[in-house]
Amino acid sequence: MVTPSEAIELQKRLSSRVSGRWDGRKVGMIAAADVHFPGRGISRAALVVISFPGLELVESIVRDTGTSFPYIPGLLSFREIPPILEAWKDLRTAPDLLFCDSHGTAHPRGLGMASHLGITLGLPTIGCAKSHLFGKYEQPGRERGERSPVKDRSGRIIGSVLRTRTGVRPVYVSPGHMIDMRTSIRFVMACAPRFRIPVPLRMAHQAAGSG
DNA sequence: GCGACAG
DNA sequence: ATCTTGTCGC
Repeated sequence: MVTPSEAIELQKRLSSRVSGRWDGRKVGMIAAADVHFPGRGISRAALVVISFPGLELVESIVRDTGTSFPYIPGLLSFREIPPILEAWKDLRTAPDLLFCDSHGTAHPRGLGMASHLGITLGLPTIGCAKSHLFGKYEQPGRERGERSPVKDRSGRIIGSVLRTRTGVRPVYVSPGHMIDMRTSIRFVMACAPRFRIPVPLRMAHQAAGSG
């Protein structure tokens, strides 16, 4: 069993492997992962693949496994990645990009779940969380598309608070792996033409049994 | 020592 | 995340 302190050390080592470079690939398929907890130690992982830019559902996988790690702020990936990898085994479509319901580089050690999963799968990932975890920022303007940077203690930009819908709470976007901030924001906006949460994540959340 | 704290 | 339906508001 991995202990919290061991998990933290692993994050410090893995964070050096995170890439902020987008390779310019053509994106036709976007995946999203989400995990739901029905109860009594059960983790229900959902993976969906959506076409891009059409945003039509292409594939959906749901898989139950036992919960093996508790929720500890900053260590979310150790709780949710195992069940996601189980579901990943059944996925037939090869996505070009993966969205995570979590932060990426906007994390105490620069390795939020989106970054950790990106390194594990060797795939570009984007973190799109519903609330704040780490970093300092000012509230963005109220119009759709307005955003403000999230900075670490040294002033380095590690994420963006983005308004995907006018007058609605913003989402917290940060690059996971193999992608930069600007490209991450572009995909989040392109995937959220109507709702606050990007379509891939909304569908994954729904598939996991929450919506 | 005192808050903050993805899902 | 989870316990949980209708309801107030734009």
